[in-house]
Amino acid sequence: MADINSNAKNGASGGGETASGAPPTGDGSAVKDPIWDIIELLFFAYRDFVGDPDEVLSKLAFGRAHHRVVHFVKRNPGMKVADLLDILNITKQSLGRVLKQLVDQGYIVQKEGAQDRRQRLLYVTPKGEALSLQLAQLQTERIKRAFGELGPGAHEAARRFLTAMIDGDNREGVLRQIARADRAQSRS
Amino acid sequence: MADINSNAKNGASGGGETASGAPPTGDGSAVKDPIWDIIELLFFAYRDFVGDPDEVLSKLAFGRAHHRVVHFVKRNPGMKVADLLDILNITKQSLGRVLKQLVDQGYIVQKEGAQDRRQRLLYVTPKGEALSLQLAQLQTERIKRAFGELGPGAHEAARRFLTAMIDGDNREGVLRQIARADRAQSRS
DNA sequence: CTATTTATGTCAGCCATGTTGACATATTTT
DNA sequence: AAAATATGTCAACATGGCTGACATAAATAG
Repeated sequence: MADINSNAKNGASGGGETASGAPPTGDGSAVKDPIWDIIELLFFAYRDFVGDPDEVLSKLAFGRAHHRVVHFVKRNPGMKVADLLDILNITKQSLGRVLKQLVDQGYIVQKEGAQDRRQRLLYVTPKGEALSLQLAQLQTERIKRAFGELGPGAHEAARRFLTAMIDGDNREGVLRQIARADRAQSRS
Repeated sequence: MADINSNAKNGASGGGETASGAPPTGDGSAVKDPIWDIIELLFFAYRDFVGDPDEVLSKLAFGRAHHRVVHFVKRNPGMKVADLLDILNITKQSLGRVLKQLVDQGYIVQKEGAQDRRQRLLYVTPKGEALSLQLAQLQTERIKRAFGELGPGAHEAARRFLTAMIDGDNREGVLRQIARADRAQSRS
């Protein structure tokens, strides 16, 4: 919500480019002045970041959707299909398409739930884990390079920034998921 | 619940890196240990970030592709079509589809180049500028909220982190584009 | 025990946005 | 005059979202 859109209604009015009829804040910046640099840096940084795995994926005739599935299953072994849908925020039909390929080609297996036999719990196979790690390492190289260029504390600063950028609603769940996955990894 | 089965180790499957056979670094972390937290936080943060404008866009029957075009034309008034293609990294056919709609509906105009009359230089109309600003402000709210939760220096830290995450090749060009656009904005 | 709900899967079709390839037009450069 | 450049367009196809309808098995409620 937060429909703070008073600015956008000047469609017929302001002939020129004088976009800043914004109230001053004392420090010279308007309340609603867009933070252009972060908006654009995020765009370019994320584009490069998600592009790293593309070459490997395309050799397998996979796309980014396959990457996301393998990634989260590797991180959350034994997760329910419904949980994966929640994380990815897509429909079961969309998931089904890529999941079927990953299962057919031996990257992921589904096991009947022990207590609830309707569930098809998801696990990566060794092959799936290897792929997941290979892709994660490509992205990790970029992150490590970045942290290397910045001073110490860069990791912590990045973590805090990114966490603060997540919706308040999701934030707790995301952090819980990461913590749980980290524990699972260390036990494997 | 969720017995978090300890998962398969790395199989003989090819291509991948061996799961945990990484050389030690002395600080306990392996050279190739994936930096899971940043990888996942970037995914969730970026998803929320680009999702902010969706509601506004869908009311206009526009998508994220339209957003990107209006954004960069607003930021770089008078840019050549070829420059926009370079920034977006898409083909002219993909651009053509959304650009045509934006021109037809009065968000963008194209003017013949003065020196080179083959060029169709791109400008936002007042309507286009209003839309661009409205969308940028939605994203800015999120960024400001994040910076408000973090201490002072958060903006600078985020800028440095995101810049370092960009390909070395692109980085200079991106920074130049941002600086040029900032100058153009302040002149308007 | 029967009825309902839940977890998952599947078919069919549509949409947004990316791709390649071929070709057209106007204009500038050689 | 010929070649290169900037842009646009048509056609076909790929990926990965979506909705709606329906199917099955298992758990749960009455």
